[in-house]
Amino acid sequence: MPRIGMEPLRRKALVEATLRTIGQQGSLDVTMSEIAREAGVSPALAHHYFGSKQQLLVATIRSLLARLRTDAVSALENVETPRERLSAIIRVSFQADQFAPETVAAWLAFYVEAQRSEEVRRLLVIYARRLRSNLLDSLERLCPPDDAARIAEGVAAMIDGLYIRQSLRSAPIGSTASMTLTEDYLDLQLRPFLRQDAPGTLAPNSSHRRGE
Amino acid sequence: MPRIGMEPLRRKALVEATLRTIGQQGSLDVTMSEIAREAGVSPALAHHYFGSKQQLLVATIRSLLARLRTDAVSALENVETPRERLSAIIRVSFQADQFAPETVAAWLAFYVEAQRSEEVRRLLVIYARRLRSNLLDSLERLCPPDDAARIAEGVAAMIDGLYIRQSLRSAPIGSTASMTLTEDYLDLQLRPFLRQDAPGTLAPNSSHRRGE
DNA sequence: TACAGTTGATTGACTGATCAATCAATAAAA
DNA sequence: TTTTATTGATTGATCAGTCAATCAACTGTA
Repeated sequence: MPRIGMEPLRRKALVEATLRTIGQQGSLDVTMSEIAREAGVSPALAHHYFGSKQQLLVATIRSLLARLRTDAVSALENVETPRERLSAIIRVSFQADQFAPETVAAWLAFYVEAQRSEEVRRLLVIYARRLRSNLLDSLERLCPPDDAARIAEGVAAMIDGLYIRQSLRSAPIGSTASMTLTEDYLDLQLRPFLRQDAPGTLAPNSSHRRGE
Repeated sequence: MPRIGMEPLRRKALVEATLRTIGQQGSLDVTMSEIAREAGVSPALAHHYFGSKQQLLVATIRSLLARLRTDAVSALENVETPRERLSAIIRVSFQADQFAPETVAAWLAFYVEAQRSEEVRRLLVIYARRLRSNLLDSLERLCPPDDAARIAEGVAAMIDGLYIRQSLRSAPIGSTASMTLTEDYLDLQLRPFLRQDAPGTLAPNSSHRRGE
């Protein structure tokens, strides 16, 4: 029962089905049939709209990146101080939907795909650069540029590392504990540059609440 | 020209060929033909010795883990103080051959495979646990158990994160800089617990040499 | 020493399954 | 009628896994 104007709907449904299928399966080894079944259409239709499997995959990564971007943008609006902006960036990374096993699995799979596909690699590099530049913007208001670069690299590595460890589900560490770890790192790195007029916060141990 | 006693040689050659092929290709999507060609034998022989592709892959992961283990053991012998042991652990993780793009790609691919294969997952969990327990052993001699656990988690995440970022070749960060970042993190986390009789080392900023 | 039989090593050729991609056909909407 | 949506059927390629056959090295043993 073909209605007109289905194209955008089908594209969206197929991309979402791809993400779901990859997440469930935990790898990019998903067939067009599986994706199409998940989307409730025939495999032929997926080809009709996307031309090839590779293009459907790329569209899916794009949508993942777009979601992350809008999350980040909305998390950063109305947040003024550099330190609060840093916390907002961290919070977005460990938001429930970003940290869900399915999403983590999909990200991981795309990292692997980046080894082979120049296009996928370019997209992921864009993500890495955006994270880095978001962190740098705020950090450079809090410390000298050299230190800002170093700290940004460290925070980014810690975020990515907590992600990959989440994928194994071995380390008993949830999103709350992950955020705390990253925040602690940031606090500790920034301590030497703290304005002296700020009160308190000079306890030797920076670990606050922990666990989840 | 079949000589007798080839089995161990062939097994070894096939495992090494698997590692090389995965590293070059950047994913586990390698065919038995490619692996066999790389090892200089026929695909049938690979099946003869390993039974299935999956078993060959598992054997390959085992060998990767074994290499890491012997590296770690030899790096830790004759190293006495807890702090030096921590540095040794970090050094092993970023050793040239462990940090080589090919090896990183293989590790990444195995993380993805762990999503699907319970056996692969178990093996990687063993690696994660071993790293964690190595770190914990030394850390608990330097600070209270709660803090040791927290710091171990952070160091492990940072190591894994620097690994995954290395795979994208986007962040211009080499093995030396990676080690420095991790060491800095450790220094900063351990500072509150430093014995007061230790001299010097009280500069506000812990970043020493940097870059690479 | 010669030689028949056994065992391990190795492969080419084949099979069966899977899957991406194509295409011609159908059906509704404009 | 033209356009858009949709699919079943099919094709061609790829691959893991199997199998029977070959070849060389050992093991008696007469």
